[in-house]
This record gives sequence, C-alpha cells and structure tokens, in this order.
Amino acid sequence: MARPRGSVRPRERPSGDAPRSKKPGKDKEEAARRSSKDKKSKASRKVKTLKTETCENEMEDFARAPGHVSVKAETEDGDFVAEKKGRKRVRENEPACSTSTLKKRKKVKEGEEDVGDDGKRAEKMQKKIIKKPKEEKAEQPVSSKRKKTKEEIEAAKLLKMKMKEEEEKQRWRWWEEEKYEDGVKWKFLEHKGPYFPPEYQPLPDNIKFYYNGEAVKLSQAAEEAALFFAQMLDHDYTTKDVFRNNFFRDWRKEMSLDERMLITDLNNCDFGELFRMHREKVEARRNTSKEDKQVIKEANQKIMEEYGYCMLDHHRERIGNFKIEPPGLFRGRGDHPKQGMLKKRLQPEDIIINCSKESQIPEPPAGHKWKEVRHDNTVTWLASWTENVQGSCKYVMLNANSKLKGEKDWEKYEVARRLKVCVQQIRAQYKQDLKSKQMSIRQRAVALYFIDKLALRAGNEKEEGETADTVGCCSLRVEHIVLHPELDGEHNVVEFDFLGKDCIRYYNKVPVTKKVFKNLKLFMNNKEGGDDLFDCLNTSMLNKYLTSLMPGLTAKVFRTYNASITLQEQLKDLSNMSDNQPEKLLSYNRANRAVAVLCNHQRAPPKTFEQSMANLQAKIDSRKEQLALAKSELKQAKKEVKTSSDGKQQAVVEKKKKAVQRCEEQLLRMEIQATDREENKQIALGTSKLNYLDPRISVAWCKNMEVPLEKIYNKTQRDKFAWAIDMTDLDFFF
DNA sequence: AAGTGAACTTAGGACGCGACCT
DNA sequence: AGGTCGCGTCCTAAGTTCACTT
Repeated sequence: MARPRGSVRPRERPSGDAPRSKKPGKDKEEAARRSSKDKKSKASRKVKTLKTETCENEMEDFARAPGHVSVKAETEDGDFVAEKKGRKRVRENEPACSTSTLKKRKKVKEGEEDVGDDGKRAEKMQKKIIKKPKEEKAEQPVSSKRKKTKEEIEAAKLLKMKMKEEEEKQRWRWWEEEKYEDGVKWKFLEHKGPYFPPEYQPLPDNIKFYYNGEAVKLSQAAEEAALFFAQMLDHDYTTKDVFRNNFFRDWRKEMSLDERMLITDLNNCDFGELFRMHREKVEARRNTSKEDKQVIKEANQKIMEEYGYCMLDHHRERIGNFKIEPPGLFRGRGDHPKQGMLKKRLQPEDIIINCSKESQIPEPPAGHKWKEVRHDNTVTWLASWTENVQGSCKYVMLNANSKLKGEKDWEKYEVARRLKVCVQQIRAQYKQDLKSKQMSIRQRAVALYFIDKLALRAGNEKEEGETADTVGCCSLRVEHIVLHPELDGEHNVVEFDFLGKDCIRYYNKVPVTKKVFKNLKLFMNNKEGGDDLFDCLNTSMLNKYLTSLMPGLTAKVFRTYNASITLQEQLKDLSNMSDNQPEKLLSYNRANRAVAVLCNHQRAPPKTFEQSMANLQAKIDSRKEQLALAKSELKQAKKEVKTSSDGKQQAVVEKKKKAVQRCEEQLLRMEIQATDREENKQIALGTSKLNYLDPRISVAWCKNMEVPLEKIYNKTQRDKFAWAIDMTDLDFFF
C-alpha cells in the first residue's frame, strides 16, 4: 500500500469547518491545487491500457455474496439509504456560525432533540397544532388595503381562471398522439432564425484607455475586448494570472500591428475610465424609470414574439435559447485553464440553420448569409454553431415545455422505471462480480456499486488542460479516496473528496462492504495519487455492459432511478394525511432534500442567509410574545365570563380564542419555514426537481395529500411537466 | 477499441422583479 | 413610500451518450 499520503492530501479539517461548502472558495481551490499536483503522473494516466489482468492470486477468497438481495434488505443494513446518511452528512459539515445564532436557532427547534428524526418531529408538530386551517386565505387578517380591492381581486381571479382555461385548451396534448418512427423528430419546422445581440457601440470620445499613462485610441476590435475586461474589473477573476494571461493573449490577437507593438504588458494598461463608464451604465440601468422599463419590456416582448417561437408540426412551440450568445470573456467554472479567453462575436456566417425544406427559410440579417441551411428532421436543433473557446457545438433548441423535450423527459423516466424491475438482479450480479478473476470486471463491479449507492456520475475521461480538473466515478483517481479500516466506530469506511461537475466538491465518508473495501485496496496497490483508481475501466465499457443488461440502461439512469425512488420512499415515510399543509410541504421539501443530498446538488449559501435567518427569528420571537399576551387576555376574558353572566362576555372569549389560535398557527408556520430554510442552506432543490424526479410521483402525492400542485411546482415547472400532470392518477407508482 | 464530434441533458450563478414588510 | 428578500428566469458551462471513423 505505497501511497504518498502526506504529500498528496495535506488535509485534516478543523471540525467546525465546512467541508461541503463550495463558496468559501478555499476548499475548492485547495482541492484543485491538490489534484493538479501530480500533473506528471496524470500525463501517464491519459494513456490508459485496458488490459485484462487476472487477479486470482492477489486476493484471498471473499465470503459468498448473498444470492438475492432485496432492496428492503439493503435498506435495513443501511446500504441504500440516502436520506439518513446524507442529511447527517450535511449537518455534520455545517459551517460554524456564531454561537448566538446557533442558540437562537435552537430555540426555534424547541422540543426537538433530534433534528434528523423526521417521524418524531412530525409527531411533535402535530401535537402542537390545535386545528388545521381549512382555507389559508380566509384566515388572513382583513386589512384596509385588502378591503379596497376585494372586488378587483375577485375580477382578477376570474380573469386568471379564464386565461388558464384558454391556455389549457390551446395546449398541445402531444402525449396522446402516436410517436413518430425511429429517429424522426419532426415533419415540419419553421422559424425566424436566431436573434443577434446589438452591434458594438464604440466608446464616446471622452472615455479613454491609457497605456503607460498615455491615452491610446484603440481600433474597434481591440477596444471592444478592452471593454470586456474593464467590465469585469470588480471581479476577482481579473486578478488571476491564468485569466489575465489568457485575456492578454487573445486581446493582442484583436489588436492592429501598431497596437500590438505598443501594448506589451497588461499591467501597464489603465482601464479606469472604461470601468467607471460601465459602472455608471449599470447604475443608470438600475435607476431607469418605471415607464422606460415598461418600454424596454415591451420591446423585449416583441422580439420574443418574433424570434422566440417556431412552428413544429402545426403547433407553435417556444424556443429555449433563441438569442445568440453575446461576445465576452470566457468564464469557466473552478480553475479553468481557458478562463479569460475571448469569446468571439458570432456572425450569421457562423450559424447553421435547420428547418423544413418547404418552410419559410429564415432571412439572415441584411448583408449577411448563413453558413448553411439544412433540413435534417432527425435532430431537434433549429440552429447551431461552433464556439471558439472550446471548439464545441452549441445549439438553439426548444423550451422545456415543448413536445420534443417533454417526450424525451417522459422516456427518461420510463427507462428508469424499467430499471426498477431489474435492479435487484443487477445488484446481485455486481456483487458477484466483485470476486471476478478479471480485473476489469471487478473494477466495473466496484464502479457500479458507487454509481448505484452514491449516485455518482459516470465520469468520462477529459482532455487535460482543456477544462478544469474534475472527475466522476470512472475517472476517480487514487488521491480522491482514503480508506479507513475503521472510522468513528464504523468499519471499512471510504472517504471521498473530489471535485465533480461544475467543480462542486463531493465529500463523503461511506461504509462499504468488506469486499468492496478489499477491492479498492487492491486497485490502489502500487499506484500513485494521480493514477486512475479504475485503470481497467472507462465509461464506454461500463455503459456497453449496462446496455447489455437492459436496453437503454446507462450509468446516468441509476441517478434518475435512485433519485426518483428515494423521493417516493421518503414521501411515503415522512408525510401524513393528518398533517396540515405547511407540515406536508415541509415533508415534501425534506424528501426532495434527501434526493438533492444524494445527488450532491449544492448551492452557495445565499449572501444574506444569516441576516434573513435572524430576521425570521426576530419575527418568531415577537409572535411568541404576542401569543403569550393573547393567551393571558383569553384567560382574563374567561374569568370575566364566570363572574358576570353577560352574554356579550362569551363572544369576547370566542374572539380571544380565535386570536390565540391564529397566533399559534402563524407561529407554527414561521417555525416550519425557519426549519426548512435552515436545512436548505447549502442544498439546491431545483436541479433534482427539474431533472431527476419523475413528476408523476409529485403529482400523485399532491392528489393523495390534497395539496394544490402550485405549492410544489411553479408555472414554468407545471408547463414542463404538463404531460405528467395530465396523465397521473392517485395510484401512480414509480 | 480508441479517438472524435454531434447532440442532448444537467448544472449553478447572476440578476431583476414583485411580494411583502416596516 | 422605501427597503428587503426570495423566487423565477435567463444564461451558458459542463456533463453524458452515441454514432461514426480510423
């Protein structure tokens, strides 16, 4: 086990630190630094020889795998439970916040010793509730403002309903139609082509760029690039060497010969006036009057009307990204080797148009031509171009609420449901394969175990130096895991620490089976930190194998499957029909959160998080005082009823009772909100909701729980999932 | 069977706006 | 009336997968 441990991973985090937070940047950078350390050994890793070694003699016999393992059994020994571990993980890693806020928050959670125990909490909450409000709106205090516009509100409501109905009538119910033959995506496609950003406006004469203290009038191309840089001056990208060097190199390419001769050092450049002009423009935009804003809005609307839609098989469909990406400086994520490079302005000559032959072919802007017009109905894009920084293709495609996207989405979940019926067999198989004599099969088994249990991404190989150094399952390197035979009372713990997609850190400590642990030891034998953990495996081999087990099965299907099944199970466990609506929604969010944790969907904690938490706490405190007051008033009123036999007094008691009740409900709702927000600090729910959770699970849950769907899905999401909303009954089961 | 490119999904951050509060 | 805050939308980068080529 020769691992240059100390040299490769100089970690050991103070316990209060936030290992999973990505914002502090330090973690990210540290991890990036760490992983870029053995660049040399990484060079060797690119040349991957996929020989099939035998490992017969290297490994002692493993205990027999259980022949057939049910999901339930797995759950019992904690193997496939995402929720508990995941949540705990996040909590453990919560950054230290000031003790006072901590104390305050403790108060919110009064009476809940174990925050992780949802069942108990739900029970307690339930006890606290006096009565469930029937109609949320009805119990709102009637303010004078409300009274005034009551009729108007009614009218607006009615109008809304009508619009909704109208929209519903217009909706293309494509899911009720027959599918096209294989490969054909449309029969007719017509659109206006993409919308180009406005031309560059040269600087006014009073705004100057200075080199070595002297004003220099730049050529238009060089000036535009200079402005891109100046606009980012308040960002710390512009202080990074990689960014500056990339920018300067590309900028010089835009310069005239004379300019290139003169401007040889970025440090001698003074963008001050350009920067100030930019700041003023931003300021002016912020101060635009309401009327002007309205004008701009209407202009945008018009552009949207004209370019934002297409006709696809007789139906008007929204386009997702009809605007051509404006030029600027490339901002990759994380430690991107290409950050700062110039993203060029696209011309119609760069754009390929795709549409029906017999359609009205879009006109290129005056004086221009398209690169090409083609009529390929086996693809879904309307326009495409090659982007100059990475050299990859980009596309104009339809909005998520379109038939083309919806159908694909639906299909994705159907594939995941098919996995459900054979997942147990697949699991049993990869458990067997952990003992295979062939190294490649063993590695495949361990990789699959990770992908299934931890919802890791496949992990394609990436070209070094082209992108930030991030990995997925198959591209994990030895330096990304640490094996602990024993850790915190658990055996065979694997500690993961690597940067995944978008340079989001994945940090997790997971107990694994003995066989997996031993295999990992074997894989790491005689390797250095920068070497591939799975040197006999890649994603295409893995996916090839998976497809042979079930048509359509690839690594990412496991993510979809495990996400959706987790949601379904969590919803079943957490929610009760007897809960009131806020509680039900909290349960839903928690189920959603379990999935987000499983899939490692993180977000930067909102900048104003601490403040807004404190504000909410203050509101809760004042509400508590109000409640106490209301209670004592009620008591007083009750007393008076007894002494005086006045009928009026009874009414007063009733009134006070109602006040107390209302106070309690409001307090409860706020407390739930606080809990929800706190738990959500670093977790992004949107990604899983939009991409991994079969919407039919949520629709069925809403129907069963009698929760309005609007509480779960906003308008955009309801549009995207229209197919699911329409077809799902109460008894849907993923 | 490795390499490459096309096509499509998944991802987090920036930003603006409107709801809500003071 | 003015300020705050959270949500929704936009933006585009960064993945996965598959087909094709050599």
